[in-house]
Amino acid sequence: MSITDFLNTLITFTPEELKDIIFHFKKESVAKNQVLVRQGEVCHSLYFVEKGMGRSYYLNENGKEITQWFFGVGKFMSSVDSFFQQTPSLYHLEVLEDSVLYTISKEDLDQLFAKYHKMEKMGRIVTTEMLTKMVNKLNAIQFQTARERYDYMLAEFPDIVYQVPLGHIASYLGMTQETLSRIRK
Amino acid sequence: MSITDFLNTLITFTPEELKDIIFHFKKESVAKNQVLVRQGEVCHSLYFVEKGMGRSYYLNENGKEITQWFFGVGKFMSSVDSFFQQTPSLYHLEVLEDSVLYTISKEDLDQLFAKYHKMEKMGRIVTTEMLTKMVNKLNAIQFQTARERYDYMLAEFPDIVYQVPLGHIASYLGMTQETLSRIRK
DNA sequence: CTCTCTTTTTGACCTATATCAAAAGAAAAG
DNA sequence: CTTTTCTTTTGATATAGGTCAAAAAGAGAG
Repeated sequence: MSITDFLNTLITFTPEELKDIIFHFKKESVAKNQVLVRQGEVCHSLYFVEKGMGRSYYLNENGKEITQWFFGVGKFMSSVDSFFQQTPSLYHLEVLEDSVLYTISKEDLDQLFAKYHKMEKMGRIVTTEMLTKMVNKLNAIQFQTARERYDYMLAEFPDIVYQVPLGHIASYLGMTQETLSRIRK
Repeated sequence: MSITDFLNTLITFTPEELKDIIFHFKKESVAKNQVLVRQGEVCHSLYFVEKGMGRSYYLNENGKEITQWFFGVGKFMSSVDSFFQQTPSLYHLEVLEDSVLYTISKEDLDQLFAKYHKMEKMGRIVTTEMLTKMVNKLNAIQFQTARERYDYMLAEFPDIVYQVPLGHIASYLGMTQETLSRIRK
């Protein structure tokens, strides 16, 4: 899904507006395993995933990678807290396979928010959606058994489940790889 | 904290704008334990808490109340998913002590969003903040021990911890009341 | 004060999932 | 192909926190 299609499905922009907005995004091809943001750095860009997928993760006290979120095709990817507050990122952001991204800087995005009321609205809607999904995950994690959490994963990220290493999914779901492996059978 | 103060700290509104915006909110006194929205109903209003506090919760399969969020003074309270998507609420919303709320309907709020770009921006900022907090809770719940989760609670809701029944907090933190009681010592 | 009702604490026992270790399977490299 | 490296599965054991039941402590109501 291209970013133009994405914007159009959310809000009705005029062709001129759309052209101006798209103009501020930079298309970028990124190779598998490339890290876009490191834990501790400020995240300066927002990425739209046209092709491929990514994830955010952090290293816990024992140095283990904990996946925090997956970003599939047609989604905005970023270290949300860091990007919007321009504070050091709690997460690494990496691409899990060869991907095509549309990138925009915080400054450019703020300019677009200020220039187009519609764009601000889009920002609000995208954030609200993300919030709703986060709440869903929270409920899954908090009160469901390991098996039920895996079912949640299948529902929320059907396209991702079978394409990433087991360990990534296990840590995302708050369980060990061994447990997930046993569940899968 | 009054809603005027709150709006002013986030965005610079002109006195006229502010007056118009406030005009759409209705001040309401609500008695302790009153339910504002029931699980399954569509949430039609957004509430700003001027005084008092509230919580959202749902009933799980065993009919046990699970607290999903606490809303303290100076926060917007609502069943977020239901309010913004106008879908049946997953949660009950109730007031935990005698409170003073400022209420606005979805239609009025949408009108304000459409009328004032600044208002739309405020909506985006408030939602982003909520999202960040949700992410924090998620991390606390997912990878911390019961004791650490309680510490998170103390940090996030210092004003609330000692004013609500233990069971509410325990379910919010994803543990039993017994466990929380043992931790508190 | 005394009684009733609600909330919190304590105790004994149990279970889902973690941990640790090693084997099996796949994928990449030579 | 053969070897090396990475990923997944399997097995044995440990533990944090759950469940159930009852005692203790608080809080209103009369």
